[in-house]
Amino acid sequence: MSVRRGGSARSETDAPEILPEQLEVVHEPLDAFSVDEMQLIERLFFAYRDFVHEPDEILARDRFGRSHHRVLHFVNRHPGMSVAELLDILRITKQSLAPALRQLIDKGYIAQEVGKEDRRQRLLYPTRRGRELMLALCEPQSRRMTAALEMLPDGDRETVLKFLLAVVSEQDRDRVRHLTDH
Amino acid sequence: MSVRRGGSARSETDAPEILPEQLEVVHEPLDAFSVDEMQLIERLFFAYRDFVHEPDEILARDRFGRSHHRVLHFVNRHPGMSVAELLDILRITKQSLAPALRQLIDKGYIAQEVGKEDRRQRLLYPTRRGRELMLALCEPQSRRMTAALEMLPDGDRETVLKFLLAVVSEQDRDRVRHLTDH
DNA sequence: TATTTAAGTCAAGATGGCTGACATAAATCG
DNA sequence: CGATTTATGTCAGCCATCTTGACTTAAATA
Repeated sequence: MSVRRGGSARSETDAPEILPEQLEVVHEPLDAFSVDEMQLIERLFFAYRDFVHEPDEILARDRFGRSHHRVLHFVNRHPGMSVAELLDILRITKQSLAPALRQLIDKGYIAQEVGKEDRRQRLLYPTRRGRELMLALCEPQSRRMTAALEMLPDGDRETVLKFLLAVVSEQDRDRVRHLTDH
Repeated sequence: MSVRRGGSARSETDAPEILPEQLEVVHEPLDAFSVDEMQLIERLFFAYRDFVHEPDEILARDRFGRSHHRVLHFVNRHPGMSVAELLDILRITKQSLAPALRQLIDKGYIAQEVGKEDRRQRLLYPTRRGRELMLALCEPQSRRMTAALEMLPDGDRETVLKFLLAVVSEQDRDRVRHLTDH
């Protein structure tokens, strides 16, 4: 029943043999896990997708992407961060960070200062321009959150905050709580 | 106070002139928006980051990425979807979808059937193998959600579901509600 | 002085998006 | 019927973001 159409063909037998039984077509929708959990999984996916959409559009004006957003966000929230600390929060390699950081610095959104105690460190600060862009990026997300909370009864803010923190892996939870508390 | 170190230099004066005032370094942390909203924004970021981490590791075993995950997810949840419907949900172009879909088909995780009413359509179904992978990918996410809910009082599940739906853009909300309901 | 650490860079590769152009087969319109 | 539109698939080229590995510089430290 499998079909192929269009241009040229490709190898169908690449990898280790698969039992024919495994290739049987399944017509039933998945409902192994409880509907509750599935709903949560999918709604988190869609919520996050829309949550980052407006910032993405603003960033595109400077030909920036989500990587620039993350850097700008944490540098604004924690001015004076060292590069190592930033890498640790973002969980990327310094080679991945380099292009985004370079561009943010070259375009005047972020500035570096030599560390006072440790002169090897390059402490990261937003410029006024960087702070303004941060505010512009936060505005739609903040508006979205406010609107979402307004659709719920009072006191539910605390529930949502606790839930999101509980979704974070246990070993990161204290760290995230601390980062998002002040 | 700006510093550069390492290899070669680069152009610093690319784009339209920037007022010197805009380049002033800001040392104060951002606190323009309410702490509440900021907390929600950041916790959603960290929650999502950890939420996708375990599936990513499982997918890497087949050299698959998050794009494969999304395809596999929706095909499993809505077997018999046309390619056009899938593109619409994922909000990507067919050229972007093509490689992931091709690999999933070639490796026997997804099968296509010719549409009965419209024979141009290629309806997408998981194979048994594809269903099994989907279950493996859902397991850690489902576990994470269950654990998160267990840390909250009864009845908060509904609150969280409503909140996540409210974060979705208004024009998509009915669609998402419908997609995540059954 | 020798080693380690913080940061920056270069190179090569994988992935996952994009646009534009074109091919094929089936449906539909006139 | 023939012409057009639609659903799908492909190719080519581009760009962004991430990876690993190797190397440099400057500063701290043993």
